[in-house]
Amino acid sequence: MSAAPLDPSEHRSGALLDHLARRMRLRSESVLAPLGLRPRHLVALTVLRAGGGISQQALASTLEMDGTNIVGLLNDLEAERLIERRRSPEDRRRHVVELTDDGAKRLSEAECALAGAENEVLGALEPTERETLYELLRRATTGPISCGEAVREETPPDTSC
Amino acid sequence: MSAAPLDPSEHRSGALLDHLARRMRLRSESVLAPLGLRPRHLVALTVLRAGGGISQQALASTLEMDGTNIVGLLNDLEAERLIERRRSPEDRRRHVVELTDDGAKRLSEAECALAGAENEVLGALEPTERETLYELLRRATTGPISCGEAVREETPPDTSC
DNA sequence: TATTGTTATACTCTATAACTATA
DNA sequence: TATAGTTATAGAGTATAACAATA
Repeated sequence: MSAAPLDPSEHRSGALLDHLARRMRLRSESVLAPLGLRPRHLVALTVLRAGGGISQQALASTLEMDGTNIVGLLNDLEAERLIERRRSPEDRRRHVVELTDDGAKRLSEAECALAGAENEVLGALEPTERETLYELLRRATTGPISCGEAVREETPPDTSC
Repeated sequence: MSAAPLDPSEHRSGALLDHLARRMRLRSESVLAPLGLRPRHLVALTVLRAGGGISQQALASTLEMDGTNIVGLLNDLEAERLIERRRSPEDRRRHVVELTDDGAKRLSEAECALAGAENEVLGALEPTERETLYELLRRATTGPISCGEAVREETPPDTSC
């Protein structure tokens, strides 16, 4: 009755990633609400901590979000002094976005508060496995795609299967 | 300049998971569209392949989606004969949901078509690392939470940090 | 003219409430 | 009365188009 494919090259992580991310996000929402944050805010703060001082468009490219929605997202964070927008002296059209000290502090508090939610969602994994997962996710998200500036390439017609 | 926490117990995978899942989903959408599927459909089909013959409510619990949205989701899949709804003889209120042969076939085709998207998103990882990631995701999503029937517990006030 | 950021708006996804049928 | 599924509908999330400032 094993209908699942056994060849590792047939394994697709997409659906599992979607499923697990949803479960994590649902629990994160209730944990973050008292801190005045939403999961999306945490993703932005995390990216800005890893590499701040970038334009809104570069942030949009990294997060793969539409630039128009970055505006509202940063408005939220700026209203609570978690990030700062400064006009770039080199190109006055650009806003240079950076994490404030308060932002770094709030992010740490949020990560601390999320420990329980993460323990619940990743309950089936041992501590060393969770660390492995974290490392894989970190490396995957800091790859060339996520750091590119305005990549947005269309998916090539890869029918190699 | 290393502002990131170094203690592994401080590592939180939530934001990275969210970020990576989004990138995967955006690429999956364009790949799945010609097959008449959306990322959400693929998650449901994947869960049903792993363990079909369950009620809509159990499916909702596993996917952690509201039961009302499961209706439309299954309507889509049923319209294309990818799943079947049968009244349970034991409790005629229930619909027993199962993957059809066409559904299993379409799922395989979709997974095949997604190879390119996955290669792009997981480009920073080696093949063995991708297999490790797949295994971790599979085990995490088949844990006691995802298989529970109508768990839906509120997040406990875990302030152990 | 092209680009950055902004606003207004339409579209999709998700959740809440009320209904039908079964138990 | 309580539960499984359905429908209708309002709220949140996201994308598209037009505009202002700057290059």
